[in-house]
Amino acid sequence: MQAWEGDTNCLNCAIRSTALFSGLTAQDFEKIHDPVEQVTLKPGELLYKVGDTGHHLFTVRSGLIKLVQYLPDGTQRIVRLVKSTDVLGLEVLVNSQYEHEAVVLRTTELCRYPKEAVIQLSQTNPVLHKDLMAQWQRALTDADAWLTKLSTGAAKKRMANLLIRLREKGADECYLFSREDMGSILSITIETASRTISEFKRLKLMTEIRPNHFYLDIEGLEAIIAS
Amino acid sequence: MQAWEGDTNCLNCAIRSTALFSGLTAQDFEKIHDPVEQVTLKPGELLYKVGDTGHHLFTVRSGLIKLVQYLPDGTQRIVRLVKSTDVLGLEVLVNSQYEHEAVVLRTTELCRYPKEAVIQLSQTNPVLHKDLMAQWQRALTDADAWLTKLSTGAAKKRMANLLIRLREKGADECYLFSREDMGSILSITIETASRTISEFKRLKLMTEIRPNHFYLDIEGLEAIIAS
DNA sequence: CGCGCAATTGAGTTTCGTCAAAATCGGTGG
DNA sequence: CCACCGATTTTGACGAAACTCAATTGCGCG
Repeated sequence: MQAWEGDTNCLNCAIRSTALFSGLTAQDFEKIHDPVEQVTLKPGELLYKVGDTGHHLFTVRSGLIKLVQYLPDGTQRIVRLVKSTDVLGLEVLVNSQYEHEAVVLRTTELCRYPKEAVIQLSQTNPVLHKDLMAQWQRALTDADAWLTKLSTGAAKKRMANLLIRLREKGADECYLFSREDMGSILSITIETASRTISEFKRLKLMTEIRPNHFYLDIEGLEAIIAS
Repeated sequence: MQAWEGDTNCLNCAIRSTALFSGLTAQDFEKIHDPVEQVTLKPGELLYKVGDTGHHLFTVRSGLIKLVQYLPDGTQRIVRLVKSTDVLGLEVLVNSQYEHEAVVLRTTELCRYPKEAVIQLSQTNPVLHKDLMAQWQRALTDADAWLTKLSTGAAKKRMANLLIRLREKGADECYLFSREDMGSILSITIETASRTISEFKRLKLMTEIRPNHFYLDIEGLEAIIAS
């Protein structure tokens, strides 16, 4: 697929304190024979798809990835967005097959861990063991929020919730992606997504600073959500 | 709250092979000082609510429990149904607070495990460790299915998916619960829920055998879903 | 400049929510 | 046993929201 760089230096990783494996010692890393590798993927690239046999899980160093599932009638649904410090592909620890299609939305840097090493180490290293549970719970909490905030109520409320969720941390700004993706996150059509965005712009709930980059009126959006 | 019976005999538990803790040895059980207890709850009873500090997780021996979350505007949403052999309250292993309101839908038998014991044992017993991961993944897979099948598409499709999901294993029959609960599972109003059920009855997609007990035309329902 | 794709906008239809009224069910007490 | 009550469910009528189909605009790129 892509060029995976071997011999990654995990001990000196910049995001190590927040990443999975933060609790590993130098000795632990020595036990991993199959090395941790690193890769950068560009928008549109496919990391894995439903049913692929997976021997790896991943942590996201930077970027954004969508997890997609397909319905019997063919429509696709985005069930989660995976961003920096999130973990991807936990399911292979249990089932050995991926349950989603993972597609890159924004240029993404990933670290790839061999599944077997994670299983081994998680049994001897209590910190990793705890981290793993925390990551699993994080995904689950996220899934619940997805359901309550992005899949319930009027389209406007859902869109407002999505915008707030996409806000860059610190600033009241966000980048958007395609109407199609927004639709498949909120379970609405492209047209409704577009109309809702247009209306929000008209109401000054969001203002385009640069192409595809918006300032958000958080208070206004929250008023919509609470209404 | 209710009468928790102590000194439960886990080693001879009838559902032990499918339950969490199936991999525990007699010695493991001896390490649990705080004993495993058992309780039966009746419909409407509350097991825990959002934000409660939790020192226990639970396995369901029989029955049905709904996990509810509330939206900013006050409406409630059922995010999962927990049934026999499922685990409840995994989140306290990570966060020490429950993230849902757990309400009994049908008379339910539960086993209650002290959180600390589970954490300890999961670090020494690889089978429990694996079981825990499997349970977490199970909840996550369920959450994804909830999103794609019960929260996407037309009300009829969602209802058809719900009916099929409620089917008793083996038979093409199911019990229903209140229209209000169905609405808050599918994110539709009670009226729409009622109308959809009425229409399904008219189309013979479901037939009432006994009060609140229906035979399902699975093929017909699946045709609706795929349409 | 013009091509292709995505986004927007419009018009008409369907679905779903809202409000209100009627029907049904279960339990209680006469 | 039956009448009555409250709660739930069902049904109807109407309006609002969202979907569909179609046309137009806007934008990036060769």
